[in-house]
Amino acid sequence: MKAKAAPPSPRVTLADVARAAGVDMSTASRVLRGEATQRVREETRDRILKVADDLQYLANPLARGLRTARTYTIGILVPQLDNPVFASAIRGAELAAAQLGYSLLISHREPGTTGTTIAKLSQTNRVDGLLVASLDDDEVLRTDLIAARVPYVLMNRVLPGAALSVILDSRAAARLAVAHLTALGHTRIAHLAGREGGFNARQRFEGYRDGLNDAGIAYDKRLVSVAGYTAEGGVMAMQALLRQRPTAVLAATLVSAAGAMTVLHEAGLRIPEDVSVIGLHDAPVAGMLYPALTTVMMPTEEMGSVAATLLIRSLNGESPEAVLPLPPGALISRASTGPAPR
Amino acid sequence: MKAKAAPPSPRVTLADVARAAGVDMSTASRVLRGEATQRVREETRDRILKVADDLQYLANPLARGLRTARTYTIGILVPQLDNPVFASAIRGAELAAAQLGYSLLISHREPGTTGTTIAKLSQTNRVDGLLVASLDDDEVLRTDLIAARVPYVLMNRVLPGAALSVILDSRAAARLAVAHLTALGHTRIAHLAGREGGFNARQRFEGYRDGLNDAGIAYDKRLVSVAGYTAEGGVMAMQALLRQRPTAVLAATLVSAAGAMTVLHEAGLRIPEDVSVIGLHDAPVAGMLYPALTTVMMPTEEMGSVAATLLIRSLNGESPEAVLPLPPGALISRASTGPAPR
DNA sequence: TTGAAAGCGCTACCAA
DNA sequence: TTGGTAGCGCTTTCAA
Repeated sequence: MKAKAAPPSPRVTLADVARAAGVDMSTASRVLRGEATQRVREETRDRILKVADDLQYLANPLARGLRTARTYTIGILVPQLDNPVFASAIRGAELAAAQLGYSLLISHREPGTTGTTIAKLSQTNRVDGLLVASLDDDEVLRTDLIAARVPYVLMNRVLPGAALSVILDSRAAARLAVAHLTALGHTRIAHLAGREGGFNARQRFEGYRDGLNDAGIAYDKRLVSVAGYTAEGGVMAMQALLRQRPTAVLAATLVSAAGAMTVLHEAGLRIPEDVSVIGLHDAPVAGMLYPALTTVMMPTEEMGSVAATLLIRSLNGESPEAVLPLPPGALISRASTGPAPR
Repeated sequence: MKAKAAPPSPRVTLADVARAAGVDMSTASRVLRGEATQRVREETRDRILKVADDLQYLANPLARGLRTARTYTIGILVPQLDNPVFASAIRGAELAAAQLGYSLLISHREPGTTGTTIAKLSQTNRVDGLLVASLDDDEVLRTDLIAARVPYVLMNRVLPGAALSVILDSRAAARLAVAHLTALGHTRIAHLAGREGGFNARQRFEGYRDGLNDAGIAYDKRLVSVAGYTAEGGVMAMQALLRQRPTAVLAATLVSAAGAMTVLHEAGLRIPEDVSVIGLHDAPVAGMLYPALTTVMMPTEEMGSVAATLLIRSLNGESPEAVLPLPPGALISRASTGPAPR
């Protein structure tokens, strides 16, 4: 069936509208585009609008983009899709973009293909700018981004240089989590840290120490173990920590918290009677773990919307100033934390 | 800074390449496009290719699309991003599309906005066709899809009418799961069903009955409860089922399995010593539950790639025939299933 | 084998 | 207030 390959319908063009309204294309264009200074008689305007509506006219974005060299589309690049953090950042970016008349093109990059992905996004799909979300460890990013010569805003990551970025205040979040634990009487609080050397990992670690400080608890480095961002990492780190007999654990992510909980269960320790567990970031999976995990919410959706707004404003010639780290949201107290055993 | 709004770089156009190579644009176009019948002298060809490479020429997809009325881009529409099933379907679709020279535009739709989303995708972003993934319950889909007048392929859903669709054989998967349970000696097997009236839910239910049949176990409708696709649904359904004293549970999804496990824990029942639990679909979260959940893998990535291939082939004027339901993958035996208590 | 030229649908400048 | 028109960068038909 050749039919299927044909354009879906006899598209209505601007010329059709102009003809039907008895005006010139340029006039129709002015009206339909909603040009700022509407130097068009109201009567004419209405007629054109009506005709366009009747004909169900829709501008061809390809033609428009070719002419104006703008697509009014921004792209968002995330390391992985099935991660509630990024999913919600996408949601936020989409909402903000739509409000500003832009649409959002979602893309993810398989590890190791960042350069290609950026190039494809900006060249094949024609975006006016890019939102780039990142895990801690992509150093490649930098060169790829400048090579693509496309305006961008970073999410959850800072890069030396002038680029705008929007980050979460994970230091404050970690501090908050520790405060919850110390308020419950815990003093032997372990930390399952993120990837060594990573920016966010360091932030969380600092927050952990802040929290200890706040409660006048001495920092003991034997209570900290690197878990990274996987369940296996959580398992390994927790196993290593077991002999230190912590009464509470602050995990850098939900995933590592899950790994830690597995170890705790297997060691015959009760949660939270023997050991309390708290994780950073909130997502449905927190409620699916057993016992349900206490977490600190992070404003990931807001991160997306702020980043999109920043990008679009700079696309429009403004030079928005840098934004501060986004403060953590509420602490969601579920079943995994309780009073320190005595 | 106005600078940021300017086009990122002085783009190299086809005319530039042609001029530098001392040929006409049309000749350069023929070569660069890799036209089938390369009626161009080899020497000329090489020269053009070299110049294009030196200049780092990249065709402007907007101009090309305007001229050819094709974007070589297909869109994929999913109900939610942070769902491993859809995330992996996207991966599959992306791979297959890339292989066939297409790029994939990812989009998700907030509930209730399907029509708008489809319209925007096909009109604003110009896709040649759409891959539409769906939960059981979107009946709206149908009208929205035909209103958009865009070629499409359905995933995980059948719609009366001629549209192509690719589905998973969840009936076979459920049967497989039950077989695992009966082989372990279980006879009182409960089923946490999907949304009532849904296509997939019915398939899984049939598979459950098939499995019972295979083992010569009589079907007892009191052992079936509708859980839908949420953890809360799993909780409710499992609570209702408790009094029936099942020794095993087949949950329609990982999420409802998680809810069920929570209930079991709270009821003081051990998994798997007292009750075995198995879920359909495999994803990292299965390993994060406690105990780690036994699952049946589903070829979701393949679903994506098959769907993309089907769509692109029909875009190219073929009329591919319908494909059979994709058979389930392996059963992943983790810690949540064990011999029936005696 | 190569070149000339029309035109995809739109915007934006200039003239009326 | 409105219309004419050039041209964005490319493909494609036709002619040389």
